Amino acid sequence: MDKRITIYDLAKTLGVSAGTVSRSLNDHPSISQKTKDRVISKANELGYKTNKFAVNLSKQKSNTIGVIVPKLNSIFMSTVLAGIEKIANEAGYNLIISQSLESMEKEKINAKTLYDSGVDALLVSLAYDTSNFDHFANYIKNKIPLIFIDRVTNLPNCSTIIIDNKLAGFVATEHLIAQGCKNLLYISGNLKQNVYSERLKGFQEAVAKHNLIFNNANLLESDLSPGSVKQAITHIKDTGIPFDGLFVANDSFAAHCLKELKKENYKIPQDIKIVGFNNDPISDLVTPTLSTINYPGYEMGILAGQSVISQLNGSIDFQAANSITLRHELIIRESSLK
Amino acid sequence: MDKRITIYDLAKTLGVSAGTVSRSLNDHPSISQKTKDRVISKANELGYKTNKFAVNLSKQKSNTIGVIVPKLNSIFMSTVLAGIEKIANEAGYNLIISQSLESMEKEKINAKTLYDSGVDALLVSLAYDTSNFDHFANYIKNKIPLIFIDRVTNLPNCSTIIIDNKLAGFVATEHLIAQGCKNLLYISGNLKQNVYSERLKGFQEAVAKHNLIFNNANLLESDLSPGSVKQAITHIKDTGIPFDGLFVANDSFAAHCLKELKKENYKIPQDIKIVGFNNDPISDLVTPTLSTINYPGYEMGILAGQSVISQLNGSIDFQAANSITLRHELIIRESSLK
DNA sequence: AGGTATTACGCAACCGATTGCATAACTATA
DNA sequence: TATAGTTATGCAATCGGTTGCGTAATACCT
Repeated sequence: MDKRITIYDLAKTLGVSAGTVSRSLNDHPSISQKTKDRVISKANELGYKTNKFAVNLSKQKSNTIGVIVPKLNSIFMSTVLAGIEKIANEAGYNLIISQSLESMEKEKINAKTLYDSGVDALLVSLAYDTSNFDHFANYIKNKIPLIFIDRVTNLPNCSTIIIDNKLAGFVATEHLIAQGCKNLLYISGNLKQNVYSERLKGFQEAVAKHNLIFNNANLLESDLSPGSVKQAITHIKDTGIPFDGLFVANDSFAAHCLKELKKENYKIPQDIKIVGFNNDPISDLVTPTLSTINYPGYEMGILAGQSVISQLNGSIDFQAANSITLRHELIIRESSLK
Repeated sequence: MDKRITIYDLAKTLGVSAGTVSRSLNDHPSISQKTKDRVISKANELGYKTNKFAVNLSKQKSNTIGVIVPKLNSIFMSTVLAGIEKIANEAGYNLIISQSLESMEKEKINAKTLYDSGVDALLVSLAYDTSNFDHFANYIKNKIPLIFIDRVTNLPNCSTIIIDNKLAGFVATEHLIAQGCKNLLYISGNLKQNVYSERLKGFQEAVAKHNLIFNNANLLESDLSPGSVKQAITHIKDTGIPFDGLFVANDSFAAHCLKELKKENYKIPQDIKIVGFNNDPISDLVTPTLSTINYPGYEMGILAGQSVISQLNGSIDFQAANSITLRHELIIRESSLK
């Protein structure tokens, strides 16, 4: 077969040293143009391919960015990933993607694996139950850029890419109030996560601002899985409070609730108005269409990608790791109209 | 800071050779248990981490599997990926994922990049317009396992993981006919792709079997993007054929059509019955709920993963690369009921 | 032409493992 | 105890580049 040819083969053929070949191929300034041209054309002629393994070893870097997401099969996450991949790819980096499946344990293992395999940077969206962050210590200690996306935590020198969940929650809630809702329910995900707890804060602020009541019954913490819809419906029906406005932490769950409520003969939006979150494609296809908060997943991915790349290129001071907050947007559709 | 310690450090500390350390760490049979224990415990004590770069170079393999998908942000693809990731991760492999964005050019570049970065195997779901397969030649020549998923082609020694699209198309169509439809329209994706052309074959067979008419007007080739919905509606309204049954190549597009047809005052399913494809979460949330073909994305991912791993482990003969066909399933919902 | 500054290149160490082959150490057998 | 047979280890080459340092070769200047 055709054994891979190396810089040594080239060097021998051309009668120069391997160092010269290497420098020529990397366009090093201390090599004459003439020599570079000779080397490069011979390299093409012989079909030379650089061996990444050797480069990695000698440079101690992999041109690879690690990513840990809770689940790949979520429309939001895969959209974020699409953005990240685009930027990384354009910058010549490969993406190693792994999923924590919402488990801190698996997140830990993945973080370790990626660290061991020598990623140059790590992007993370935290698992559902991550409460400890020691598994990122190695990255920080070794100054490997570490960036959190959406589901974040505050670690020294780590960037975060988020939206203003509190404000979004506030806006969504105030919209419901403006449409005449008096008895609001926030159906939340795990409140240990910043995204959901922040939205709750916004929800509470809006409720307080308009002198509505907020107590335990106005909040339902759920795992947002389809299986939990019944529980939500039960809450709505049996709490005794005449709920007329729902703010649901994601569109998918909101759509399920919508469907179930219709089955229970609630009229949407007449009886109960609903605002979801994410602007999932689904939100525009259900009947009635679902009001929601547009959550710029793709842009988040793009920004996350750009942020890593610039940190890797040194164009951003690593110490000055910053936090980027993207703009969200309330999309008003049928499910919340008076 | 703490510089990484190497097998040489261990060797010096223990008074043995680097080779012995290496073999001990890898549980090589020719090392005594006593020595192994000493080495391993010292390694733990000093916090030894194996340097993957060096291992890769010396073994010329990366413990990494490359994946090229058309788009990350598709519910189907990300579900497949979730399955692949699970298996790969369990087997100790990392996944480098890249997207072709439905462009053969980018697919080519990605294939090359992944090849250069030394992936041990490649999983591919082809781009929309891929018509040439030279970019996979290197893999085949060098016996790097190459597996196609869903959107496949027939290359020597390459496995494929698919469903029986022709049969699925047949079943879906026959269902519509059984519900009384006489004038059927198949709204297809790019017919150069196996998935869509096979479904067309099934569609045609069913139509023929039941002595219905099939001509150009019964087929609409579309790019299935939301922007093309109007074109589909126009086709339905203006062709002069009183279409009463639609077989649509994916649920998302089907849902859009459904919505638009309702706007045009078609009654679904009374006037027109619809069957989609994929069992996208959306299909159960639209009104009326959408009949569809369940497409086992996660299982495809799992199988693809298992297939690669066993090829890499040599537990499957590389030459005997096989083609796996998964079972699909017709899910009957409201949109197609008499 | 002689001296100095540049430029272009070669040398060889280094990155951190893996592994075929040789051999020392130890066991078992006669 | 000498000898053959195992078993456990060391040696050193190898994987394929990168890079600091030294110097030969060429250019520039007076």
